[in-house]
Amino acid sequence: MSSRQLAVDRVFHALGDPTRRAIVEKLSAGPISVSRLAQPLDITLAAVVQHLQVLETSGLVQTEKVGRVRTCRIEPKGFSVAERWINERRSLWERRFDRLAKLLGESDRE
Amino acid sequence: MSSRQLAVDRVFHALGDPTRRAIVEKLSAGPISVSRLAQPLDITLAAVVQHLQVLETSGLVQTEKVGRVRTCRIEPKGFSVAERWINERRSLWERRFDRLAKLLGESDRE
DNA sequence: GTAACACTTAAGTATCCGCTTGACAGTGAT
DNA sequence: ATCACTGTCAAGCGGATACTTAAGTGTTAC
Repeated sequence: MSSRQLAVDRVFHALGDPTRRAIVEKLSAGPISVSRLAQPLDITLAAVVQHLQVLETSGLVQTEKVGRVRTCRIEPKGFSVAERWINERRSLWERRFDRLAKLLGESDRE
Repeated sequence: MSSRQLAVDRVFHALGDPTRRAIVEKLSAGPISVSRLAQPLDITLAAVVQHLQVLETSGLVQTEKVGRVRTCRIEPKGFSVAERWINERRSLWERRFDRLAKLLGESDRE
């Protein structure tokens, strides 16, 4: 399996979980520490850390530890993996649609 | 939970599975029947049907049965749900970035 | 008719995954 | 030195879920 495919797998798997998307939403407002991230999530800190590991290895989130606090931020590049996958598929079916429209147009001419 | 949120949940959950993404990839090349869809997937036809149900209720795929064959096609609108979610988050963190850049620019002036 | 075909449905299994608990490590404050 | 704070790690539990098997339904071909 190509590394590209692997990246797509990891990104979509990461975004597939609602709690991880909630984390991403929170991080979109700005960098924040792990415990402040966990505070409104009514799950354990340990669970949040596990989600962060998934998000980080998928490339959606970047973290950095200074002292005893780990600060998490969005990694924009990760999201382009998902977008590119969608756009590549879309370009395929839109091209089909264009050909179809062309054919219909031709048969429509009198 | 809003219906919008529900749609996001279903779409990302559907795209989270690699087999379902493989189905989407196949369908991007054009509409196709269930059994022809299952042929290269080395899983049972029944499993493919289950995946199709998930894809259809998520709005990513549309199917129509005529006679005994069900034909599946991409439903483009479903994908815009995922894209909109990503773009909304991106607009948030990019705005942050712009403010940051502005601040840095100001402190850079001599 | 019956026989092949294209699914469909239900039930069962086995694995994955999100989460908790509890013990531990490193850091900062007093 | 001690204590609180912030996070880490490992093990295990329970529910979700991807998959199979097996039986059943409707459809087309003969």
